[in-house]
Amino acid sequence: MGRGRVQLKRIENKINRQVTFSKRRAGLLKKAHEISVLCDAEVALVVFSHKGKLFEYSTDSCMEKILERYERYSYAERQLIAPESDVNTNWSMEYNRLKAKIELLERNQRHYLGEDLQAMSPKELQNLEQQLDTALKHIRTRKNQLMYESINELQKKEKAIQEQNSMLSKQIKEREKILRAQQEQWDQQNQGHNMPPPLPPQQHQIQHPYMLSHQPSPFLNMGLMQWSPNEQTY
Amino acid sequence: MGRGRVQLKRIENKINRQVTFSKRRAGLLKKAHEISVLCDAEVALVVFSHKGKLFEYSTDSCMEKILERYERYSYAERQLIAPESDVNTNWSMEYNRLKAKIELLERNQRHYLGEDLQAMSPKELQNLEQQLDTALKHIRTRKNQLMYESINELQKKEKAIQEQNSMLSKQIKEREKILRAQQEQWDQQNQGHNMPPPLPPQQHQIQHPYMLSHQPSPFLNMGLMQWSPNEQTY
DNA sequence: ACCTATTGATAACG
DNA sequence: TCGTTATCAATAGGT
Repeated sequence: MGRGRVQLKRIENKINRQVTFSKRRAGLLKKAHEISVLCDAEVALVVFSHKGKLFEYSTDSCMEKILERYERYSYAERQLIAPESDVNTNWSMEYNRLKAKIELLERNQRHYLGEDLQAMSPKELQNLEQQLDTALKHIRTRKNQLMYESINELQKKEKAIQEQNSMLSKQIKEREKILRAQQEQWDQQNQGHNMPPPLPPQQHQIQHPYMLSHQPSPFLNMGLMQWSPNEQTY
Repeated sequence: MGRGRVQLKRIENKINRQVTFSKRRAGLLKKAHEISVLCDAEVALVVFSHKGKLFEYSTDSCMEKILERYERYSYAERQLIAPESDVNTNWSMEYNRLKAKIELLERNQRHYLGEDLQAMSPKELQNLEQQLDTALKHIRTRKNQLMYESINELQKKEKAIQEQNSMLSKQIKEREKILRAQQEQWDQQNQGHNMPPPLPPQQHQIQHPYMLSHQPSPFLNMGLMQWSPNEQTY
């Protein structure tokens, strides 16, 4: 209807599609209403635009009632589950499922922490022991890896600092040399004048630069940490 | 459309209404399909006739999917209208709470099993190691307790059985004595007759009664169980 | 949003 | 329910 036929395929032109959607949507809703009134039928119509906007029509504005009726009908017809008619049931089931899962996880956690062992069979205990033993090995491996990395880093820093220190020592010696030369010059130029002598060359306390700027290795914060040399690592 | 206008009111003539319903229903389904294809929209259409018969159309024949989407959408809309909506909000919050709890428990579980350690800090690793170490001690304590109980039980049984055995031995000796006495008596009474001699006294194989009735200690079923003598127990 | 030529839907009837 | 047809409604394309 209109000027020229329309192929029954998606309208590619965006504007055209949007316009046609508006017009036909109005027509569809109108016709839904008409058949509902004229023929005394119950109609439920749901339309989502391409962009996801919702339009709906339902006889007497009771969409839910009609959809429930539909679910009952289609359930009876096809013996399929009605996923949205009984949301509460599903949620309740899901809730119970989650609760059960949490209970299980918490029980396991207690076992992993060595609690509530009374009810466990010897075989279960044995399995648990082996699991934890393996886990402990992994954890100690990881810990050692981190420690080795830390040590390597510290050694690098130490080396860099020592280089810096020796450089600084050299600079200081140079300066002292210069100072002494100046002192001698001063002494010669000011013989007989009662001027205060220059300060004696200071004994420079070479401060370790790392001590000023270093951020401590995380392992220094571990408090009760023990190296536990009798623990094997793999 | 058609010969003469139609008032928008229920068609009282039954036949007419039925005919109109058939025609308009077809038209409505067709138009629903058209807008769905032309405009790339999702359409769900449900029509119940006056007599209760169901007719439906849905884009891609996935009515349930569209109705679910509708429920979600209209749920969201209702939330906007009634933000303090009661049960659903609570359930949704509770659901999220449970989900979060499960996620945490599962993460912990992985750590207890020595997995996913990459993201842990040295301090966390240290804590984890100590927790598992303590747990392992508890578990081994419990295991040893069970084993000692098992051993005690076995020793008791052994003692009881030995007592039973010595009692049985005594009884057998008594019987042999009686048998020998009878034999002598028989020999004296039947001298000269060619009668088969009585069976020689049997060497009784004393079978351990426990071997007939005992149910093995659970520890005998543990397969790869090791006593791990270097593991400390507390 | 409005217009209008054109097509599509359908009321009445057989 | 089906076909026909006169009539009107819906709407495509343009403004």
